[in-house]
Amino acid sequence: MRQIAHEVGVQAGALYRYTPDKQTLLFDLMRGHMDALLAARAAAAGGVAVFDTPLIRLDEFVRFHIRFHLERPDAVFVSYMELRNLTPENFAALEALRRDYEDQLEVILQSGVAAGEFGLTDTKITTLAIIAMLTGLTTWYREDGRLPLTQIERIYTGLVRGAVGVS
Amino acid sequence: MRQIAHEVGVQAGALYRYTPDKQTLLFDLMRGHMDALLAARAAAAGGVAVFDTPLIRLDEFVRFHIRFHLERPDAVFVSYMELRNLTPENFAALEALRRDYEDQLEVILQSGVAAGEFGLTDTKITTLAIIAMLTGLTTWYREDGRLPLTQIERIYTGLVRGAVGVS
DNA sequence: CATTTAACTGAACATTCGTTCATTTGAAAA
DNA sequence: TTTTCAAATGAACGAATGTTCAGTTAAATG
Repeated sequence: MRQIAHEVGVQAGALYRYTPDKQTLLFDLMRGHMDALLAARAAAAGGVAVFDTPLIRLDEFVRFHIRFHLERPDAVFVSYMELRNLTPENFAALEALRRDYEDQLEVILQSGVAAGEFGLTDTKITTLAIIAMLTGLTTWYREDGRLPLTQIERIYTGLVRGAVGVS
Repeated sequence: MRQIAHEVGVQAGALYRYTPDKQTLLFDLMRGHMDALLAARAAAAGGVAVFDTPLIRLDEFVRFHIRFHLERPDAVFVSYMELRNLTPENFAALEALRRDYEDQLEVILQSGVAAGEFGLTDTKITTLAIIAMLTGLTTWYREDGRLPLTQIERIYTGLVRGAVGVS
């Protein structure tokens, strides 16, 4: 708390005018991140996506996930590393939001399977595997790295297409 | 330290007969995990693997990674969540070991590409993506879950085959 | 038996932690 | 100008932290 206060240019005690305690501060931060994720996702998928093919929607999801996560590395880092420091209730609340997000990918996979365009065994596991693969990007991506972001997006969409057995 | 001592049935001070400090204890734990990973990998890949096709070696790597990580969830958890609490030197040492491991997968991918059996754009990124996908399994796998481990292994080998563009 | 030696205790240390609160500050309202 | 009031201070609290160490215990050694 003293460290946070210092970066904000204030004494530690002053923080308690804005949060009842440290746990709430952490939870609000993480829930804010998930809310932003779901809101951005809704905005991105809200347009004409319903009429697009499963493959187009899948590609769009991959690009969205990559962009969103790479744009806020700090929030992503906290949201993954501090999960264990949440109270059981707060953890459950966040897990529910995370599941909402995962479900959006799974729906795409299911529609792809239903349309006979994807060839995969299990939509639930494939969903989790894809998200883990995509989020892993945040641990090594550097802005001045070997490849530009557009190229990385192309590679990952290719990996995901292969994983879902697009024919 | 007091918590660790309690679980071992000893006073906190007694731990310092076995470790010079907390940082060293953490590092030894994590390095021990990586040493075990590399040793187990060497044992698994040491046999006839050299004569096998890239695809067979890839499948074997996937099964190995899954098995090894699911058998020691605590060590995996610590090794991923406590990286940020290592000194820069200790962190660098562990990163080197991790890279050794990653390289073993990348070699498989390279040989698959060279043999014309895999169709992928970038072996380095594909390596990291696959490992992130596989390791993500440890965050949700439960022994009494919906699917048996052998089935999960089959699904993941399928996902990886698709990702590397096996034809 | 006596002696050595290693393991462990338990208290203490200096910090650091999250949090509280009487007091001060300074701008807005009267 | 005086009053009001929210924002922030800074000191203090109790508890927890990693670590040290003189002293106790008990097994191994002579």
